[in-house]
Amino acid sequence: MTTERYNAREAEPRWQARWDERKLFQTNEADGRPTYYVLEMFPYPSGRIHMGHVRNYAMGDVVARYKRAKGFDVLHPMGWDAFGLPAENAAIERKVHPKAWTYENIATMRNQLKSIGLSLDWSREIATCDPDYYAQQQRLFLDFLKAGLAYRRKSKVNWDPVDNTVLANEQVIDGRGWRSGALVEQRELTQWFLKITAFSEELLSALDGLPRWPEKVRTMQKNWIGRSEGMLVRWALANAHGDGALKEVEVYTTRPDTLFGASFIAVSADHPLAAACAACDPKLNAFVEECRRAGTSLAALETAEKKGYDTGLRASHPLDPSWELPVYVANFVLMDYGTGAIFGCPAHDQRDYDFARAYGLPIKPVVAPPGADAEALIADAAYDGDGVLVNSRFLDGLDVAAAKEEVARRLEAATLGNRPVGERKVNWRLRDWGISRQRYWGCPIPIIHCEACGPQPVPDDQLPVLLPEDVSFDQPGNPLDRNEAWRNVSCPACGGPARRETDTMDTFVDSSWYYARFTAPRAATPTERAVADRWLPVDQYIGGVEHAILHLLYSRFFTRAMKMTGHLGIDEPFAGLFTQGMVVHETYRDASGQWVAPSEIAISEAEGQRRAARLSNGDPIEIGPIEKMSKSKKNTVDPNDIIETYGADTARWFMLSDSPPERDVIWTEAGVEGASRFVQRVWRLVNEAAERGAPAGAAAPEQIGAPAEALRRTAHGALARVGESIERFHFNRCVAAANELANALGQALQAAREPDADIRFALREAAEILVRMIAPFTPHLAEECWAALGHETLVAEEAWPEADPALLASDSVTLPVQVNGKKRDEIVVARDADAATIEKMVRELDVVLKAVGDKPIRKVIVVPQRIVNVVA
RNA sequence: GCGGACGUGGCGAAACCGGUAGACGCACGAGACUUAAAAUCUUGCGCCGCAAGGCGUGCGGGUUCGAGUCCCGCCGUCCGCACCA
Repeated sequence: MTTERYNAREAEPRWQARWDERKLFQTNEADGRPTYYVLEMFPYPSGRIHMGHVRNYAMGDVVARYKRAKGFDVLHPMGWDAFGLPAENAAIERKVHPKAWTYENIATMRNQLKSIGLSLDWSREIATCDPDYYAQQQRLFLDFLKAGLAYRRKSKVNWDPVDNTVLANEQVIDGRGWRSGALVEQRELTQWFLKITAFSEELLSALDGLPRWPEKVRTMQKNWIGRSEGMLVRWALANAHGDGALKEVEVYTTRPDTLFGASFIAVSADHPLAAACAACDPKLNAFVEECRRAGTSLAALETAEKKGYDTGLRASHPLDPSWELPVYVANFVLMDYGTGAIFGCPAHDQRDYDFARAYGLPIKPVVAPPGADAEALIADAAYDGDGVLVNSRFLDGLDVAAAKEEVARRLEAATLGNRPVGERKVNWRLRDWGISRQRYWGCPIPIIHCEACGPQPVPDDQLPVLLPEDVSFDQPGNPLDRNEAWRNVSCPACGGPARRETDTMDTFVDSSWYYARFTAPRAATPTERAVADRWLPVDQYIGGVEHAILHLLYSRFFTRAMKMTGHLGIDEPFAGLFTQGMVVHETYRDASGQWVAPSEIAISEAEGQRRAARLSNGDPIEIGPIEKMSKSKKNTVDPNDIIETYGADTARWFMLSDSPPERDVIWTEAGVEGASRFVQRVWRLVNEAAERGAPAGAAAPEQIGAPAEALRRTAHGALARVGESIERFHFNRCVAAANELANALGQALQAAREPDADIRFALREAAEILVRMIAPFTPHLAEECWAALGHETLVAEEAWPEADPALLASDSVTLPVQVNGKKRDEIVVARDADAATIEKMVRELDVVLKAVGDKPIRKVIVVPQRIVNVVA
């Protein structure tokens, strides 16, 4: 008998059409099944999907298909993060309208995604640039505004000179724009902000209620939110300059216990005090300017020495007014954090220590480490650990915590002017989220500016504010600014002439609530509460770690803000989060150092050495390190090519094989070949089993011999492992289990030329189990095999089979026998054999007698069903 | 500098609560089928050793009858944050 090769190219579209016809993956009204919402981070429509998408969506699809088979009502939607800069760049470079460019890309990528055979509900597809979508986003913005969660203020912003737009703090990485990589400048602009800091405390504490999030992501968010407990402490200025308006300086500290170790005050170059002093001190002015220039660059931050300038001001110590300390402007003090002013305690803070060393300031230790001499310790570095207070008058002998408490009590009681000198204060690193972007291709901020009435919300009946389509990109800047017809409107309050807000929203706003919109994608309000309540939170969210802070933090904020404004009933959007690793590939370069694509070369292996050569002319190519697939290094593989050559199932199978999903996976030609071989092998085995095994639906024979029993055990064991492994996201172990079953089935087919009834039954059963357990991974192949096994139904509609518990546990177990911790032999005993029997058996084993020699056996440890250890 | 993760054959990896280290796959070797090749099938494959046996999960110590797994101290790789007072 010969079976034709499985033709994925022919079969895959056929099964996709079948699923479509039956609307299998569309989610409808509640029908009583428990719900399960699987979501993968939706893609930016860049033009083509890449292997990272295939991996991400393959994982989500396994979960979705598995949960559906387990009886859940599954929601598994897809959409497009469709606003953003590349569309405008395309408009500038290629004279295409951003809208046309975006929707063309979406069309291409939708087809590509469909060719992967994902079990998606396409009827819920949304693109964030659809007016339907952003209209609701504008409603949300206005609701947030009403609730006090959105506001406008002038602020220093991060300006990206390449993208010509403002960036949020989170979007500046090492002083550079997260997208453009350009050095970010500081500018003053009036901006719209979302009040994420209103939820600082909650966003932090709720992280502990997310056990199904990776620890790593929670830690990153904790650090980002950056809670610290400390005090605001006011210092009187002894010899204030000028009009005397600056009579005091307020510092923030988390170490009030070290106040007696203070040796200076330092303020940021952007601090009002610095500005006031600089006004009559040109040298200080020059220093301030220097600090500002150095401010943002990465190199400057890393190598910057502690520099300062003595303002000549003197501050009196809050616990001893007769003690005066110098006030410096210093380059290492951040205006953004705390009050922009600190007191320096060199003995217990490394930065202050460095500064004191540079400027000859006193270094007085006030905390003695346990059992050590404080004086000796601070010789070369600051000590910031716990200890006992010394040199600190009334604090001496207290530990750090007690001293903090004592200082806080005293400073709260003392007054300066009419206010307390000190105040306990929780400080946050998290800043409000600036969302104004000076770009065209984004969601318009629904505000009208009126000279007389100020900024006015666009009235509900005038929503949505649609993006005008007649725009040109022939000059720099925001085309909305130049679009008079769109821009000039009348004030909704007074009817007078007014202008539209021309800034659009940060695209992270778009992705902050799409998961909620998917639950009711065509609703005339942002959400439909009843429906949203039924589906949310997302049970399993899957995406890259690169969004650990930005997108996930914004989404957590949005969920709370939407709850506050009545659109949702939950706090946390994603109950489970999985961050998958990247797809990486070797890099190749030619003799001139130019990157060469994998498709342009051939690899050969001789004497253990891999060599690469250019296909066109045989030139030697250097094999470089394995790196993330990127266009710039040309080490990409196009999913389309793979699907055309091998089929989607092969690509999916390979993406989930070998590497654990959270780790990077290395794309190799050999790996794809391996996956393809598996697909073909399953097809052959199943066809052979269909022919030689029992017919569909045949009952189990009364007598089952040992070989048939063994095959059944393997099949049921593999099935149980696959289910368990999917639940735990160990897809690579599912692949291993499937391989084992395929091996066992292959061997059984080999062994039984003319099989008896029991073997025939086991062959069919094993083949059916194999097909059904790979169905979430290679769904098309599974359908084709299922049909070959004589079924009329679709595997995609079958329930997940239950492994027979009787076949998972056997009556006898093999126990390894160790002597002094080294394995010497094995014994087979009854599963429920008692320890005494086992011990007796073991004591008589030749290997044990030999290994023990003439030493007495001191002890025999029997761990039931696991191991025996003889101690001599 | 701070925080986190990781380190197992030639390679990707597995090993659930401390209980047979290396499942499964890739690569490679031998054989069968074939005029030949591909495909497929059988078989071998941690290291040293003819073997018996010994050694082996980055390194050094410890706890334990027993450690890849737990504890202490190093080394290395990757990631995140980075003057946050």
